[in-house]
Amino acid sequence: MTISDGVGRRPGGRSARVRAAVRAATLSELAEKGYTALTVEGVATRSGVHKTTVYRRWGGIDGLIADALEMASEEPWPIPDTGSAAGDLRALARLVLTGFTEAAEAPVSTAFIAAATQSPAVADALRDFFASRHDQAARIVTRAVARGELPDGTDPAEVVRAAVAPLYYRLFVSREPVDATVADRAADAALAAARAGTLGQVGSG
Amino acid sequence: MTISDGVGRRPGGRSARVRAAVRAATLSELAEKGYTALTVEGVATRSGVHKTTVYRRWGGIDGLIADALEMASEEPWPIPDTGSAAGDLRALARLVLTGFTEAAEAPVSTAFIAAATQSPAVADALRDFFASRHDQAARIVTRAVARGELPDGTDPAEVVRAAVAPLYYRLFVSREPVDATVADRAADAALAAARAGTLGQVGSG
DNA sequence: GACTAATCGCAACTCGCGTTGCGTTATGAT
DNA sequence: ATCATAACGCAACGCGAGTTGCGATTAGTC
Repeated sequence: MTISDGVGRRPGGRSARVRAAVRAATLSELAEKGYTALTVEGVATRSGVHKTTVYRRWGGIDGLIADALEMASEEPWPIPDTGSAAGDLRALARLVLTGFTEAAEAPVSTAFIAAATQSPAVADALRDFFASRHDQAARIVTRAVARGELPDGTDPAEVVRAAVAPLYYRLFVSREPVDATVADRAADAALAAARAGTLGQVGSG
Repeated sequence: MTISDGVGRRPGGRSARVRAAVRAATLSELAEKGYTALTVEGVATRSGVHKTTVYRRWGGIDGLIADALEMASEEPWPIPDTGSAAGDLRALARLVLTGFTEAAEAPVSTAFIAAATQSPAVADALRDFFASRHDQAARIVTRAVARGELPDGTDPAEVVRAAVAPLYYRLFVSREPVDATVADRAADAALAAARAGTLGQVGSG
C-alpha cells in the first residue's frame, strides 16, 4: 500500500495537493476523533477531496493509516544524549511514554498500533517504522559500548527493545497504567540485562 | 459487559444453553476465520441462536469477545516448575510464545489483544485477564526469592512482565518474528535485571 | 496552444451491520 | 395445571460504508 511518492505517472500539482490535503486531514481527524471513529468520508470532507478519490488512491482506512505511518517513518527521532547509558535509556523510554500519553500525539500513535492488528498493510508499515526507530536509537548503545559501559558484542536493537517493551506491554497488552517511574524502571532493567551480557548479538552471546 | 452469570432473573435451562452455544461458536469462528472476519451473524448462525438475541445479550462483537475473555480468565495457567528461576522463566516465555504461534490458539489470543485496542469493554476484560496471569506466575518469583536466587523485595509481577514483554513487543508493536530464541533471551534478561535488583517493589528498590 | 491520458468529482447504487416492533416459546411461581 | 413474564425468534427496516459508470478537469507532451 505504498502511495506513489512522486514516482507515479503524474506527480504534478493537483495530485500532490490532493495527497498533502488528505494526509493532513487524516492526522487531524485521528487526533480529534481517534481511530475507531476515523472514517473515509470524514477525511474526505475535511480534506476537500471527494470520497471516491480517497478510496481509489488509498483503498480505505488502512491505506490512509499506512500512508501516514510511512510519512512518520521518515521523520527523525530526537535520540537523547545525556552522557551515560542510564540517562539515555531513561530519556528514550520517557520519549515513548509521552508519545502515547500526550493528548496531542497519543491518539495517532495508538491508532498505528491498533490498525496494524487488523491490516497487514499497516503491519508492514509499522515494521518498517520500528526498524527505523531501532536503527536510530542504536547509537545510544554503540556509544555506551565505546565508553565501556556495556560489554562488546551487545546487540543495540535488543537493548532498545528491552527498554521500551514493558511500556508497550502495559499500554496494549496488560492494560496497566504507565508513568515515568515505569519508564525509568524499564530502562534500568534493560541496562542491567545488557551489563550482564544477556543482550549480546545472536551467535556471540 | 459482564453477561449475567447465573445471577440473572432467569438462569434456567434455555438461557444457559444459549450462552454456552454462543460462547462455543465465538471461539470456533475466531479460530477458523480470525478476528477481522468475525461477525455476529456468523456466530449466530453457527450457534443456532438468532442474530437479534446475540445483539441483545452481548451487544455486539465486543461483548462476545469480552465474554470469551472472562471465560478464559478463569482457566488456570500451567505455571512451570523446573527447579530454577531461569528454567521457569524460560518455560513461561515459551508458553506465551506458543499461545501466539500455535495454529489452534493463536487466532483467539491475537483477537483478544486486537479487540482491546478498539473496545473499552474488551480492554477491561483484558486487564483482568492479565492481572490473573501475573498473580499465577508470581509464584515462580516468590519461589526463586525463597531459594535465594533473587534478592528480597523483588516484585514478582514485574519480573513476569519483563520476561514476556519483549515477545508481545515483537508480536504487536515492532512486528518482528518471534521464536524460542527470542523467548529464552527475554527470560534471561528479566532474570539478570531481577538479580541486579532493578525489579524491586516500588518504594523499596 | 492543441492533444492525450491520467486523475478527480459526482450521483446513484449495492450490500451488510445493527435496530425495532411484535408474536411466540419457555421459565419459574402459584 | 395455570398464569405472568422473561427470553427468544422472526421479518422488516434504517443507515452508512464501499463501489461503479460517466462526465469534467487537469497534467504532461509535441
